[in-house]
Amino acid sequence: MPLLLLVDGSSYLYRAFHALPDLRTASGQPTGAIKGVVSMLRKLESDYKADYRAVVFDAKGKTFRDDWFPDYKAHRPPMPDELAAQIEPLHECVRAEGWPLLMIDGVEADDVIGTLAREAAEQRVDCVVSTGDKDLAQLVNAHVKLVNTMSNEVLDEAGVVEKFGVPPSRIVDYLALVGDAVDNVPGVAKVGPKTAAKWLAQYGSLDEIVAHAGEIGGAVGENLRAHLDFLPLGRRLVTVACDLALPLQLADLAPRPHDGAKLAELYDRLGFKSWLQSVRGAQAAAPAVPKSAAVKNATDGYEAILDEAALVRWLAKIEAAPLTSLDTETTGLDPMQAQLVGISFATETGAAAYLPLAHRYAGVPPQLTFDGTLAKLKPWLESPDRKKVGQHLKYDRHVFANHGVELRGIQDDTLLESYVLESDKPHDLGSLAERHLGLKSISYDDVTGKGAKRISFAEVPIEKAAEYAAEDADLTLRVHEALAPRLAEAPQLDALYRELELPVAEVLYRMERNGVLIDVFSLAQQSEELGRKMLALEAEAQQLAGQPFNLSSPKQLGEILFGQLGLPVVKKTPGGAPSTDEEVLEKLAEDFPLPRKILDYRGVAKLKNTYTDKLPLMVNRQTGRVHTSYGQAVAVTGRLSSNDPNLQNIPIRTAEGRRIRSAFIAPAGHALVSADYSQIELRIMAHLSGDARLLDAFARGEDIHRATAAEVFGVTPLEVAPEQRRAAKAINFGLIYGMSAFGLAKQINVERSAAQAYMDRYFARYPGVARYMEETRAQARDKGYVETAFGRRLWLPEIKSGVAARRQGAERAAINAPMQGTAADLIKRAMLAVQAWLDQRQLATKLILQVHDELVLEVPDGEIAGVREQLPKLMGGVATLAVPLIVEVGVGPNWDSAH
DNA sequence: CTGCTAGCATA
DNA sequence: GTATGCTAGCAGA
Repeated sequence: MPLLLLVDGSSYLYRAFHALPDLRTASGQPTGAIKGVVSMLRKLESDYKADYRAVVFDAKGKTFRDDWFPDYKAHRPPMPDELAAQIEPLHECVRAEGWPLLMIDGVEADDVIGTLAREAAEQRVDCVVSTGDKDLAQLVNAHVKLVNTMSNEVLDEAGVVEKFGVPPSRIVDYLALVGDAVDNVPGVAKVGPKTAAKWLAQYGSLDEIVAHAGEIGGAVGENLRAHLDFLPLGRRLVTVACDLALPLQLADLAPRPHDGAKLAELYDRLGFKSWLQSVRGAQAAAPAVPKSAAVKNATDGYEAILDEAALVRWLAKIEAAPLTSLDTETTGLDPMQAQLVGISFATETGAAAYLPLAHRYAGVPPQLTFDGTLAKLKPWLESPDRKKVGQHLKYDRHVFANHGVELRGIQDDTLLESYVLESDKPHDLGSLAERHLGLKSISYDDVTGKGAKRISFAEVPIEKAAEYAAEDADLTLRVHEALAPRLAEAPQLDALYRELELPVAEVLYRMERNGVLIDVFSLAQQSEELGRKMLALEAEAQQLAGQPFNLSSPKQLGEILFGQLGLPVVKKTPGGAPSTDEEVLEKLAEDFPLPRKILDYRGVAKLKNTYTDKLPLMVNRQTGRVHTSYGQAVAVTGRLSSNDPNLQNIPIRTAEGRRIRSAFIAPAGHALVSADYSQIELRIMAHLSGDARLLDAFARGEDIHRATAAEVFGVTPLEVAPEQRRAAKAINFGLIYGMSAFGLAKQINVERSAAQAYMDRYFARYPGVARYMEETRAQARDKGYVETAFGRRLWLPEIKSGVAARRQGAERAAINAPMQGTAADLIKRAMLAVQAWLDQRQLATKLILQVHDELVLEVPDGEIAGVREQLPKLMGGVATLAVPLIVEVGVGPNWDSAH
C-alpha cells in the first residue's frame, strides 16, 4: 500500500525549542528549533519512503475550539520571541527540503492530520504520523501509527494499549478524564493516567463511567460528580476533527524535489555548516531542478477550449454557475494598453478551462476566432446577474474595456478580501494560494521567462498557457472559498469589504479610465528651463569643487565634500557612508558655499527627471490623457497608492513645483475643482481621543496650530509668535506619527530636553490625547492589531518583538494607523458619495484624482456651481464625528489654480 | 540586465 | 516620528 507521512510540525517546534540548546547565528538569529525540526525531517526522509507527505503547522488565530470553550489554551503564555523569530525561516527550510507545508486557518494541526489520516484510509493509503503529542494516539488503527521522531518511540494499536492502558478508540475518553494542562482543558481533579485507565477498564467507556458516577466512592468520586457537566465538552475539545473539508487532496502532497539553491542560501544564512556542505555537494552533482518542476497541482481537470463544442459546453457551464472565477491573460501590464490573449474560467474547484484567443507563434494550433468568440461571451461578461469572482478584477475590467466589453456582475475580488483581512500580508495570488490553501502555484516568470528573454504571453505555447491560466482561475476560486467564510464571521470587516472596498474599486476603475489632461508644451518648456539651470549649477558646483564630478552621485559628492574639501561629517547613511541628504547639506550650507549649489541642483534635477521629462511620455496615445493606476491593496493603513505615473506626489511646496501642478489642466469649456478635507487627521485624533480641549478648539473653528501653541507655550492665541506656531505644527504632526522627544527635537531643532518639555506640557494640557495614545499602544499589545473608526484592522506582528527598535517602530505605526486609516476610510466613503451623486444626477463631471485628503474633478462649466455647492456637503456628510468635517473647495483652469 | 542604496516628491 | 512611488548611481551578474 502507498504511504502517507504526516509531520506534526507545531508539536516538534515547541519541543525542539525547549529541548535544544539556544543556538544562534553570529547576527543573533536563534536557530535551535529550526535545526531540531529540520533534522527530524531529514531523518524521516531517510527512514520512510513516502508516496505523500506533509508538515502540518497550527495556523495562528482562533479555532472552532475557542468558540466552544473561551478558556481553551487560555493559560498558554505568548510565544517567546526567540521562537517566533524561527518560524518563518523554518517554513522556508521545510519547503526547500521538498515537503509540502500545510497551515490552514481556523483549524489546528491535529485536525488537519486527523482528516488526512482518515482520507488516506479511505483511499487505501497507510499513514504514519510523526508527532510528540500523545493526543494523536486517538488516530491509531490498523493503517495509522504514530512515531515520535525525537524519542524513536513507535505506537501502533498494541503500543497504545501498552502505554495508556486503553485502546486508541478510548483515548478521547481517557483525555477527557485526565485533562490537558497545556491546552487548559480541565479533567477530573485528582484523576491521572492510572485512575482513568482503571475506570475505563472497569466500565468500558466514559459514558458508562458517567452513568455509574454515583457508585464511585471517595474524594475522586466526589470530584467526578462535580465534573460531570463539563465532561462532554472536555471530550469534544480533546477529540481530533477528522471530517474537515480541506482545500487539497492527497495528490497535492507528493514529495517535491529539494530546492538546492534555496537550501544553500538558507543553511548559509542560518549557519548550518555541515548541511550546507552536503547541499552544495548535491547541487554540484545534480543541477537544481527548475522551480516549475516543483509545482504539482491536480491539473487533470484543466482544459483548453479550442473548438466550438468546448466553447458551447463552457458557455453553458458559466451561464448556469452561481459564481464563476475569471482571469485574463494579456499582452502587457499597462491596463489601458493591454490586449486580450486568452481568458480562463473556473466554476468549481479543480475544474477550470483556458480559452486562448490570440496566441501567435510558429506552429500555433487553430484557435477560435477572436472577435466571434468575444462576441459570444459578451452577453455573459456584461450581465450583472452572472456573478464573477476574480483576483484584482479592476485590471481585467480595463482589459475587457480595451475591447469594448464592460465587465459587470463582479461579486467578489480575492485581492480585496485578502486586503481587508490582512492588509500587512502579500496579496498576489501565488502568496494567497500558499498561505490559505498550502498550494504552490506556477509563477508567471516560469511561463514567460523573465528579463530580456521574457516573451509575450501570446508567444507561450497554448498547452503551457492553459495549465498556468486555468490554474489561476482555479486557485482564485479556492482562495475565495477560503476567505469568504472568514469575512462572514467578522461582520465589520465584511461590511468594509462589501460596502466600501468593492464599490470603491469601481470608482477607481472609472477614475483611471477618465485620466487627466496635461499641458505637454508647458512641461516641455519647463524641462528646457530646468535643464539650463542644471547645467549652470553643475558648472558652479564643479568650480567650487575644483574638479568635475557627477553631482547626482552621492558617492562622488561625498568624496568631494568630506574627502577633498574636508567638511565635517554630520551623519552616516545606514550603509555607513557619510550622508549627503538634504538635512546634512542644509547644515553644511551655513558655513560653506558648495552644499547650497548641490541642494539647488538636486531640487531642479528632481523636478526635471521625475516630472517635467517623464509626464509627457505617459500620455496615452488614444486618449491624449495621463492614466494613473491606483493601488487599492498596497498601503497597510487603508490608503490608496498611485503609480505609473504616481499622481499623488506632484510638487506643491515650492513655486517651481507648483508650475508642474499648473500643467494639469481642464479641457476647453471645463474647470478643475479640488476639494480637500481640512486637518483631517488631527480632527480624527480629536474624535478618537475625545479630548475635551481639542474637541472644543475644532468646534470653535480655531486655527489649530495656533491653539496648540497657545496651550504649550502658555500665551494667548494672539500672542503666539510665528516660531511658536511652527513648533506647535511640528508637535501636531509628530502626534500623528507617534513621535518621540528625540524625533521632535530633530524636527524643530531644539535640545531633546526642550522637546520633552513641550511634549509633557502638551499632554498635560490635552490629557485625553495622552490617554488615547496609551490605550492604543495597549490594544496593539493585547490584540495584536489596532482599528480605524470603521473597524479596518492593521495587524502589528512586531509589537511584541524583543528587538526594541522594531517594537518601538510597531508602536509608532500603531499610533498612526487609526488616524491615517480612518482618514482613508472617510475619503473612500466620500468618493462613493460623490460618484453616486454624479450618477444619480447624470452629470458629465468626472472624478479624476484622489490624493489622500483631496479629490479632483473635471467639471463642465455649466456644472461648476452645483458641484462646488454640493462637494462640501457630500464629503462632510460621510460620517458623524465628534468634530465638524470641513471641506475646502477651489476652482480653476488648472490644478494649481484650483487650490 | 537586475537588484540594491540613497535621496526626495506627496499626504 | 507615519504612509507611499520613482529616479539615478552603482555593484554584481
